[in-house]
Amino acid sequence: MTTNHIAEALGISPGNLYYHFRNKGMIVAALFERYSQHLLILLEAPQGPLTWTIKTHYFEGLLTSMWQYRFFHRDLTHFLHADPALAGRYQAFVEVVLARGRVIYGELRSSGIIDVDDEQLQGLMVNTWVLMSSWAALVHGLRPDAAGDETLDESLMRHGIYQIICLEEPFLRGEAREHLEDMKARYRAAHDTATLLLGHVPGLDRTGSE
Amino acid sequence: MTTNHIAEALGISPGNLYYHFRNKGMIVAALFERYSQHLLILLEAPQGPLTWTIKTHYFEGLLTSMWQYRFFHRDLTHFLHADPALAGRYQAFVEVVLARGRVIYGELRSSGIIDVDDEQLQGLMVNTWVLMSSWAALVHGLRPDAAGDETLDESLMRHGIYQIICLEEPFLRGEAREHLEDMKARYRAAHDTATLLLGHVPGLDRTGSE
DNA sequence: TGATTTTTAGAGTAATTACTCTAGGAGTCA
DNA sequence: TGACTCCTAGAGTAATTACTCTAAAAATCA
Repeated sequence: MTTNHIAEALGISPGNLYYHFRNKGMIVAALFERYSQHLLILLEAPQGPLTWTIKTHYFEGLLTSMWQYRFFHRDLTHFLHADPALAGRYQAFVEVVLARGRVIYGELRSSGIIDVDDEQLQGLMVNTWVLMSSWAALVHGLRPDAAGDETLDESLMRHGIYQIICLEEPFLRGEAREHLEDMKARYRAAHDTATLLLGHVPGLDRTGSE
Repeated sequence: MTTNHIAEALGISPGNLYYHFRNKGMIVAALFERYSQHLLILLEAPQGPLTWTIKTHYFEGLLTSMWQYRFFHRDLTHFLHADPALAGRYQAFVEVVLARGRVIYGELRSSGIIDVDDEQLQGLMVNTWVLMSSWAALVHGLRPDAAGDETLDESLMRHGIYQIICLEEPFLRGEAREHLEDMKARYRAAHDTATLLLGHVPGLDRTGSE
């Protein structure tokens, strides 16, 4: 992610970039600001009574947002390493995200949608965050050909949601359990046609282990 | 990860590096070869009858190995982007890892340690891989200060194992369920003392939501 | 020991990249 | 129209980095 790339993505000249920003650190900081604000607003949005369907669509929105910033997330490690101040802000950001995520899962628990104790909720939350924040980079590495192909791109993102559902599945109760198969089918359908590698495609198993 | 860094890490001069390797791509390829061989050998190792305890120690070994290559994994995306041939090899590697992982989880199922259907097993496997392959980079980004601090470093790695246990917990049956609390305590103990941010530290919750 | 080969260091090169500087286009207000 | 400010492009600079080249140290063998 060079300044040339950024300038090109913005449709302006590399030199012009430095009229608007003092240095690359400022550009990255601004990007992070936009990204974190975007996500925090989504996370702060009042949910009302949560249903499983609403919650899944909600997560779809979240992952879509994060997907838009996947290039930022890909280079995040380097940015954080280069700029300790940013590292601190990011750390605080993740803490807020996790805290807010716990609240959301807590509401799902109150609504009787998931059945977890406090410790399980915490573990689930961290695993959800790992998945959400790593999925794009991971898939991007496995399918470099996907860059630019919008259909495939969206399909890979939906597979990410499917994986989150897999995380939550064992804890689901009541209404959620009824809708589970529909939900899985909804997000699995896409990934079966698109990713030949991340996972089991019927009739393509090489190990004979299933 | 510049060639200077690599040379320094090896304790040789930057120029000397190019006596042993033709170019940086070859260095990265050699690193990948070592890494993948290391992991595949671990994964091919005959397990015999699997118990939950053996399996957990086995995973500890896996994660320790991957932890040693965390710098490689951190820059993996860039390497894959720069070298399509390597990307293809990595793709194949991940397929084998996932296939072998499915076999291992399959054996756990045969032993009555976990209770999953085929689809859940696949979902669990992918989520385990995401966690294993992303944990180091993720934690490294959140705790840049951890670099060099061996105690903290190991503690963060153990937290990774804890998160894998959280993934599997809902599926555990029989013997495994009895040992669960011991196992969790074993890997949680370290992370409570070390990471103030990744997760809930008793008495430090800011949201009051629990 | 002396000849030959292997291995090493470190100065030097070409390319990339973050960043600067300057000249001028494009609005806005008189 | 003319003065003034805002914005833009693109050539140019300094630093980094992948990589080369050469001279010499270290190892091997007669």
